[in-house]
Order: sequence, then C-alpha cells, then structure tokens
Amino acid sequence: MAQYPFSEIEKKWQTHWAETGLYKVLENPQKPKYYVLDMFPYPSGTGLHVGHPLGYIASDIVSRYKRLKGFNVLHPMGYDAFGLPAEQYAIQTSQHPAKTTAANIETFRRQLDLMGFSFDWSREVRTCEPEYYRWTQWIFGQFFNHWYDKAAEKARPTSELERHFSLHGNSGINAACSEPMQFTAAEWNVLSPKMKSDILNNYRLAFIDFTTVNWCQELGCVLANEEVVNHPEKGPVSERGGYPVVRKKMKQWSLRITAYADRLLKGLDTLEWSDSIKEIQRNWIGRSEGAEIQFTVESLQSTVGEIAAITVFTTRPDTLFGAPFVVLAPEYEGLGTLCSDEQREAVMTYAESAKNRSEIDRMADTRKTGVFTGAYAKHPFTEKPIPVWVSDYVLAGYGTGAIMAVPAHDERDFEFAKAFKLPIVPVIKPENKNLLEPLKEAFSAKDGICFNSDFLDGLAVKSAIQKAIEKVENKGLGKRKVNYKLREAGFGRQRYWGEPFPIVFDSNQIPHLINDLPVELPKVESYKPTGTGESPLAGVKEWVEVDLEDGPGLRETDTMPGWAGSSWYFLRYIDPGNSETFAGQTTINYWKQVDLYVGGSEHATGHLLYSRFWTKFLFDLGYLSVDEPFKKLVNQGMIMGEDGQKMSKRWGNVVNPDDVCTQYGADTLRMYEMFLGPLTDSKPWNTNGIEGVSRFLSKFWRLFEQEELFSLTDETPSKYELKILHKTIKKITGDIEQMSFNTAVSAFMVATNELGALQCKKRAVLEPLIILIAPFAPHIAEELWQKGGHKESVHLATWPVWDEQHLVETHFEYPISINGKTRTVIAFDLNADAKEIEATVLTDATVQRWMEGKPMKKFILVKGRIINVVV
RNA sequence: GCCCGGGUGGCGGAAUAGGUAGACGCGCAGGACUUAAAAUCCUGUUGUCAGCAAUGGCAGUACGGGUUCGAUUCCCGUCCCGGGCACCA
Repeated sequence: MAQYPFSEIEKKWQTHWAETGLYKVLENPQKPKYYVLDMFPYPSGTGLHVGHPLGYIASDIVSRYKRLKGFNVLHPMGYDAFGLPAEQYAIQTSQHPAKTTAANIETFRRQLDLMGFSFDWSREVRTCEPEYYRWTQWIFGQFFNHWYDKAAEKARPTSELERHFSLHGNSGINAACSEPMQFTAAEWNVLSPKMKSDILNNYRLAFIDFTTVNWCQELGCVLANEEVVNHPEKGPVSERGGYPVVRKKMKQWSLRITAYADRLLKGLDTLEWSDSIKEIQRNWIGRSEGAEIQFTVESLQSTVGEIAAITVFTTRPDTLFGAPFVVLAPEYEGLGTLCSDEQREAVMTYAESAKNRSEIDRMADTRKTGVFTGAYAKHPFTEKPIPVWVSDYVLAGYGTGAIMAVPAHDERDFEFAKAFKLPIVPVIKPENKNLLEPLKEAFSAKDGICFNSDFLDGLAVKSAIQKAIEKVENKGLGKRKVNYKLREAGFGRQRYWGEPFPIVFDSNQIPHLINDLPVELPKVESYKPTGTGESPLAGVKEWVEVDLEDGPGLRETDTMPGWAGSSWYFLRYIDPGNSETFAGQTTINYWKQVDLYVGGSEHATGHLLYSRFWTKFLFDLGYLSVDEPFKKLVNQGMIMGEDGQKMSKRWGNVVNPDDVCTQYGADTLRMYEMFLGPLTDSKPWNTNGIEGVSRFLSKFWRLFEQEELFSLTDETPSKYELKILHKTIKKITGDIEQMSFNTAVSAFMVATNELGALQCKKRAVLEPLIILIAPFAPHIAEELWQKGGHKESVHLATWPVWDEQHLVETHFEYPISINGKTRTVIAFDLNADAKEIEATVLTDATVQRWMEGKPMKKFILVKGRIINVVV
C-alpha cells in the first residue's frame, strides 16, 4: 500500500469534529486560558495559495498543543471584509461588493476547512456585517467624545472638557491638540455653537483635519504616497493609469494617535515581539528629545507686518553657537509677511513650486535649493542678526517647520551652506584633536567637545545639551521639547465599501454623533468614484439628507479606512454575539489579551500600531484590563514559488493547497509546511520535498500495522523503546514551546525510523506518540487513536510528560582530541573517575601515536562532552 | 546613507551557557524484492589526496585577523544577500 487512506479519514473527521463542536470554547474559570490568534485574511477573489496557511498551521499546532496541556484555548477566525479591492472588483463586474465578498469568503472557508484547523467557527466575525461594524462605529464615537489629558496620561470625556472651559477657559488643561490656543471662560461662554464645535475639534481624539493629500482627478480619489510615482515629464502621476496627481488640501477625519506616541513607544518594551518589528515601530514613532528655541525676527523691511519670532526645534542645542542662519519650510505659516518686499516675489514663487512638488520628488532630490527671505533673526545668545532662508529640505510637518542651521555639524545644513556660500561655523571638535578647516563634511558625531561656544566651552556634547537647555529655559528663550515623527492617522476614505461614519452635520456644519447604531451602508446604484472628491455615498440623496431636531442635516459621506475594522477584531472574538456592547466585561476579563499572535510583518506600522492605539484608548475608558493587545507576536516568513520568486499568478508559480490536499492530504500539507524551515524564514516551495513528508506519514501509519492490519500489543516496552519515546516527548514539547516546528517534524521522523526498525507495536510506546503528533497531523492521529479503541477524541487527551529517568545515560563515547583535533573515540562510564579516564586515554594506542612521544601539557575532560589532550 | 536580520553540502535546512559540523528530508548513485513497473526496503553521498579495499591524511560553516586546550558559535575588520527607514533637524 502506497499511502494511508488520508482522503477518507480526513473528510470523516472534519465532518465529525464540526458536528460535535469539538473546538467550541467557552469561558472556564477552572482552566488557564490561552488566546491564539491569526491575522484574519482579506477575502480576495483569488483564494489561498500554500503560502497563506503557513501561519495558520503554526498557530493551529500551538492551539492544539495548549489544549492537550490543559489550557482553555480561544482560537478564532474571521474576515477583514471591507476594502478597496472588493470595491474595484465590484465596479468592474457591476456586482455589489457585498455579494462578491460573500462569495470570496465562501471559497476561503472551503479552503480553510480542508486543512483541518481547530478554529471555533461559532465566533467568526466579518468586518462588513452591520452587527460587527456597529461597534466599529461605536468606538469611533468614543474617540469623537474624548480628548487626551497629557497630565493624567489618559483619554477623558469631552463633556468634562466643556465644563472646564465654561468655568476656567482652557487654563489648567494640558491636552493633545492640533493648534495651541488660549482662552478664558468668559471668552468661551460667548462663542457661537459652531466656534465651540471648532475648538472642541481641536481637542477630540477623532477630529476633522485639513490635510494635504495626493489628489487624482482622473481616478477621482485620494492616493496614498506609495500609490504615486514620479514621471520624468509629467511629474507626479498615479501608479495605476499614470494620471496626474496634485497636492490638495482636503477635509479628512483623523485620529489623534500622536497623543499616544509615548505610550506606544514605552509599551514595546513589555512585548514579546521580534526586535525587527519593535525597531520598525520605534523608528516610525521617531521620538527625539531636544528644545524649542525662539529667534526674534529683527528686520523690519516688510511693509506687510512681521512675525515676532521664529521657533525652531533642535536636538542639538549644544551647537547653538554654530548657527549662522535659520531655514523655514516653504509651507511656513506667515512666510509672506516675514520676507522683505524685494524678496517677496522670489520667496513666494519658490514656496509655490516647492508645495506642488510631490513628497516623493522632494525626498528623492537631495540637491539643496532655497531662497533668502530678506529677513534677519536675532541669535538668542550672540544677539547678532542672522539671515532667514526658505528651503524645501525643511519639512513643514515636523517640529516647528523651522530650523536653526548648524552647517558644521549637520549633513543637510552643510550641503545647503555650501550651495549658497553661507558661513560654516564649527563649534564641536573631537577630543584631543582639532578640526581641519575648511571642513570637507559635517562633523555630526555626538562625542565631541564644545568650543567657540561661550558658556558651553569645554563641555562634552551630552552635558552641553543639558546645560544649553537649562540656559535657554532660564532666560525664557525656549523650552525642553520632545518631538515625534509619528503623524495623525488619516481616517477617511472617499469610498463606498467601508464603515459609514456615525456623523451628521447640521446646517451650521457642526458634526453630531449618531448614537442609534449601526448606521448602515445604503445600497447604491453606482460604486464609482464621483470625481468631485466625494465618496459615492454623496450621490445617495435619500440617505445623505436627514432631519435633525432643529433643521436639516447631512450625513458624513466618507467611509472609514480598511484598518478600522481590524483595529479591534481580536476583542469581538471574545464575545461575538453581544448586542449590548462590543464585548462583555466578564468575558474580557477572562480572555484579557491575545497570548500568541501570528501574522505577516508587513503590518508593522499599520495594523499592529493602530491595534495597540485602540487598545490603549479602550483601556483608558475602563473597558479593558490590559493596554496591549498582543503579548507575543510571531511573524511567519513567505513561501516562495519553486523558482524562488514570489508566488503569484503573474509568474505562474502558484501552488494551491486544495491540490496538495487532494494528492497528499491535509496532514502531509501541514507537516510539510512546517518541515520547510524555521517558521519566520522565507523559503521556496519544493514539490519533490513533499514526497518525503508524505512517505513519513505512511511510515508512521504502518508503525501501527502488522500484515496490513491495525495492531497494538500490551507488551512491556524495553528500556531502549522507552528511551526513544521519552526523548521524543522531550524534544517535541521543547520544540513546540520554541515554535521550532521544522525540528519537531524531523524528531517524529527519527522516532518513526527507530521504532520501525525495532518492529515495536507496543501500545505503551505508540499511544503517547499519537498524542504528540495530534497537533501536527490531527486527522491521522484521530484515526489511529480511534483504532486503538478510544471513544473520546485524541484532541481531548492529555499531553504526555517525559521522565528523565529513561533518558539517563550510563556511558558516553568520548571523542578524544589531541590539540583540538578529534583522533579517536573511547567509551567511559559517566561516573568514572577522572584520573582513571586520563590514565586509560593516555595509554590508548591511537592517542600515543598522535602524541608522538611529546609530553602532555594539559588534560581537559568535559563530562559527557569531550576529552582534549594538549601536548 | 542609517538601522535590523542573515551567509553552513547539489538543494531545504540541523547543531551555538564554545566541545565529534552537516541531524532530518529532497536530489543523485548503487543494490534487494518483482516477469516488469509502481510501492517498499537497504547502502553510499562536503571537497580533496593516498589506497584494490577496509581505511587514513589534509582542507572545510562568505572572506581576513584575534581570543581559547578547542570557534559555525565570542571579538575586530571586509564583502555579499534579505528586510525596514530615508532631508524627521
């Protein structure tokens, strides 16, 4: 018989498990809980290829293992069902995205079922279902109704904020907000409702922002930076279609994620995530400590009026005395009023062209351009006037949009100074060494000594930074400041297939939250972009226009982005049927957080950051007891095509798991994917290789057969058989704990080969082996278990424990090295006396030959490891 | 440019509190069973040199140094590959 009857038994058990609800899980305070989660898939039209289930197999093995170890395991699955591709497909085929999405989900489910996963499907979620997205909308509403109190380091209700404003204005409020502002209670109380609303918008965690976006007229929508490419002649164009893209300010809903920047950064230290993902998030958040320093504007050459002071941000206040000029971003607020009349035209022309250059273009081009504004700022310490320039190498969105240039110690400032022949003033030198002038490049090292710097002279950079900040603060010239690269998260899309906002604008343009949820997505005739920058929903008059208590209102017609639903889905699995709240308190307190999360690393700065953000927010509101969603994260690698290229239709190298299951069975597919190599590595698929695993499973099956009939005996196992069993239990247990599944599979092969050679058919040895392999190959294990006479599922059995006593060795074959080179092997009792061993070794013929009569210098004996004779 | 990973047979990969490098599988070669094939099983398989052979010598974990009785593992330098960030002051 070639292969064991996998197709028959796999189908049988899959049906049986589903019918008996084997993987259904409920809260059980008697058992420790374990929550294993996979990143839920986006149900594309192409279905799964063998690369997709890699992570699912790994997490399924852990889930099954943990159950056998006595844990109450939550292992759910669902679908990230809103999003652009579905909408695009709907437009092309004139079908409703709900319909195509449902069809795709069906395909996914069929494929997933083939592989024998132990998901609790009763907990399935789909982000596009009203019963799910009503809670996405509800969480959005919470963001809308809260602000971030920096003093308390938590989110608080805006109702409290309004009360405070009416009593004290905004004094005493330390909030995360878009624009700094100051007002008294008297001022607040006389404001119009619209103005109050605008001010609250400045504080809300979900707020309306006017941001510069990439607008593509032809496609009628906003594009992400990575969807815009630079055309040599046409300039910025859309990646798809090559249509022109312009930068345009548009109204966008945003989430104030920057309020949580510091906590998002600090929280990383508590997580068992890979260093690389943590590092990516750290870089993305981009915390830098420094100071904001004011430079008063000196020149009064402008006829329009002037800005009193320019505030710059620097991480190197120690280089203050090396700042011969100041540079502003082209978007700098009030640039036109700052510059001198003679320079105004040149400045504005430059600023305009810079603004229209795409981000990509500006970044790619590191040649320095710029214009002198005609204005001068007073250096805060030397009090000398220094020129103010404008250049697009200064980013408007970071810090204050203005810098003090220190060309001698900053690469970019150096390039700029060289390009415009501006002075380069060195103020930091290496210890015990002088700088060679003129400088060939900026000396940006942070281990130098200050000179030419007045009160900083002789100080090391580190202490000079502290001293400079103190001085700046004491003299009232600025303050210590921490800056983040992290930007607010744009939360609106001009698209149909997403969650509608629970927002209505009244006739004064004041946004009001709708509390009657869900706000359902209306059925529409056309999903096509409108071309006006509005979502297709804007065309559905009967939906958009609503009656409010005091007049007509208009619904928000943007929808939420793809990441909205995925930012909290792990919480819904905990209590998927709850119609009172997103998840009930007792269930949340039981399951707490995801213990193991398996998924791709491509979500490092998107989903994984947003989920942490939403979790911290809901934690602040008291709904969660932990403020990190995913305790341990493992990123599975990619499975490449046989040709070493990425698996895709384009290369024709896609392997479909359905085909593999048909030909070899799900158990073989599961074990082979694990056998390919370490889970986290990328590795190529190899069709020949799968034969080896298939052969192994057949061999494993035959281990239980005598003359092709199932046979287990009750004979007492030999010492050697017990040793094989217990060493395997130990190895498999350790490997699963370390998620080293490839070596676990090889350990099964070794055990099977060894027991096969012994013709061992003993129940006491083989039955524990069935439990060990059950997480990897659940079908074959269940069949053999049942054949062995068990009525209950093997997946409800108890994980075997190894006994060291069976692993104790009495002898060891010591490799004997002479001067570090292995020359022979001699066996000794492990309890043998060191002196005796030494004597025996030295009289050994081979040892003597290699010692060539030279005297022994040293005798090294590492018990159970090696013997080395040094001559 | 900067920051993370990583370079081990023909291939996927084992082995690092420093201790017999190449487990396991694929591929390849040879053999057994068979009328034959499939399936299964057995043997060999890092390179090189010596030998009819059993066997043995030497070299060998990207490259060059270092520490050590002993280095794939630790340290320094170089090269290459993968990933991330990229004018973030």
